[in-house]
Amino acid sequence: MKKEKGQFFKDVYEVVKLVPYGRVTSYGAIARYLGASGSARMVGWALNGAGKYPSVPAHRVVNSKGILSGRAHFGSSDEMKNQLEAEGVKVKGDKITNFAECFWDPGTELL
DNA sequence: CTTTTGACGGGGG
DNA sequence: TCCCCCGCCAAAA
Repeated sequence: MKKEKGQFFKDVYEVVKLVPYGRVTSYGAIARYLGASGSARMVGWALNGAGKYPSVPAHRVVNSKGILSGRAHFGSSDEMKNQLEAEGVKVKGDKITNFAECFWDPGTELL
């Protein structure tokens, strides 16, 4: 059992993979769940490496405003939006219109 | 080793 | 309501 230096990254991936189909979560919610509340940036930075992990539905992670802030990191600008809409998430431009309906907080609902 | 970055969040103007 | 600034902390250069 060895401690890997990217432990934070790993934790983020695990939580993101727990996001149910048709649901989304925010960077801050994940950060808070990991005990890194306030360090939401770390979650975003961690997801920067999530592209190497196809099991990590990074497209289900948006900022607190329900905006697809990370869409630019996907293959295409519409990739993230496309996948969210495919799961029943209503996306208008770069924002989730039914954000409150599909929002999933790991520290609240997963608990 | 130091410095910059980075897909955020919240507060203030 | 929109725009700007600060704080958070780990990873990469």
